[in-house]
Amino acid sequence: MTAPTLPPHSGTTAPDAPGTPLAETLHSLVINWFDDNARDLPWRRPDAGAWGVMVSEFMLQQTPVSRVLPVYEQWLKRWPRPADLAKEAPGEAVRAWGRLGYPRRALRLHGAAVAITERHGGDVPTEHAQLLALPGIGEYTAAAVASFAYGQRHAVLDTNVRRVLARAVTGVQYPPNATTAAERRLARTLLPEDAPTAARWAAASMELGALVCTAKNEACHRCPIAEHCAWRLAGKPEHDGPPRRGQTYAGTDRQVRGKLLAVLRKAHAPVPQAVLDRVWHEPVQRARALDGLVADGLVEPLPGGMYRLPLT
DNA sequence: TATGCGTGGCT
DNA sequence: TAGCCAAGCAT
Repeated sequence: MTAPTLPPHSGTTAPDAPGTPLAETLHSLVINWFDDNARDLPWRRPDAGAWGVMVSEFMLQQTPVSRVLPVYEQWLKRWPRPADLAKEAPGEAVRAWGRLGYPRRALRLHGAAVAITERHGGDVPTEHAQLLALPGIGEYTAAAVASFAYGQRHAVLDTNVRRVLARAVTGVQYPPNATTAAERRLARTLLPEDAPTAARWAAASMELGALVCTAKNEACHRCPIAEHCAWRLAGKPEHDGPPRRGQTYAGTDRQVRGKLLAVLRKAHAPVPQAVLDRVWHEPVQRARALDGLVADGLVEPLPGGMYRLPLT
C-alpha cells in the first residue's frame, strides 16, 4: 500500500491535498468573501453571455477595469454578436479600441470573431482547445472564458491568482516573472472537484488578488484567509531574487507606434506620410515604427505615401 | 524562455 | 518624480 502523493511544488509550505481540510477551508472562505465583495461588473451579469465574457477578457489583458468599462459597453452595443464584428473592417475594431493600449488585441479579437463565425456557427466555442485555437486567446483566456462563461472546471491562472497562491500557499511576496510548471501544478491541485465550485473559486481568487491581495499595499486586515496565509505567517518577508522586470516606455518604438496609431484612429480618410512624420522627430525610429505597424496589420499602406487603418 | 507590444493612474 | 503596475499573447 502506498501513501497518497502530491505533485512536488516550489516553496517551503506544502498545501494539503485536494479535498483535505485546508484546501476546502480556503475555498469556502474566499468564495464566501466573494459573495459579499464581488464588484458588479457588466461582464459578470447573467445577460453578458459568452461573447461579453470573451470581449472583456481581451480588453482586460494588461488593462485596468476602470478603463475597460466604457469601451466594453460601446463595443457590445455596436457588436452584440461575433458575426456583427466579423462583418466590419478590422480597422474599425482598432478604432473602437481607442486608447486601451496594445491595439493588436483589437485585431486579434476581430480575427477571433471571424473564426467564430466561420468555424463555430457564430457561437463562442465551449471547448478549451477550440478557444485556445482562436487568435489572441492563450492559456489564461481560454480557461477564463470556459470557466466564467460556461462554468467549466479549469485552473484560471492570471497575475492575481498567481500572487494569491504565491503568498497564501508558497509563502513568498511575488510569483516568478514567468508562469512556471510548479505554479500550474499548484493551481490544479487546489482546484475544487466540482465544476460550479471550481468556477466560483476561479472568479473569487482572482477578485481577492485584485481587491485585497494587491501587488502593493496589500490589505491583509480585510483578507478572508489572512490567518492561513503562509507569507503573512512568515512575517511577510520582502521579495528576494532577480528583480521583477519593469516595462520601459519613454523613447521606445512602442511610444512612437502609439502616436502614429492615435493619428490614424482619429482620421477617417487616408493620411499622408507627411502628417505622420510630425509625431516623432527621429526619422529612423519613426520609419521602423510605421513599418512595424504595417507588418502587424494595424496600418494599411496605400499608393502615393498614404496610410489608413486596415480595410481588410 | 526572453522580449516586444500601449496607455494612464498612482505613489 | 520616475518607476510601478494593470484579468497576457505571440514569437
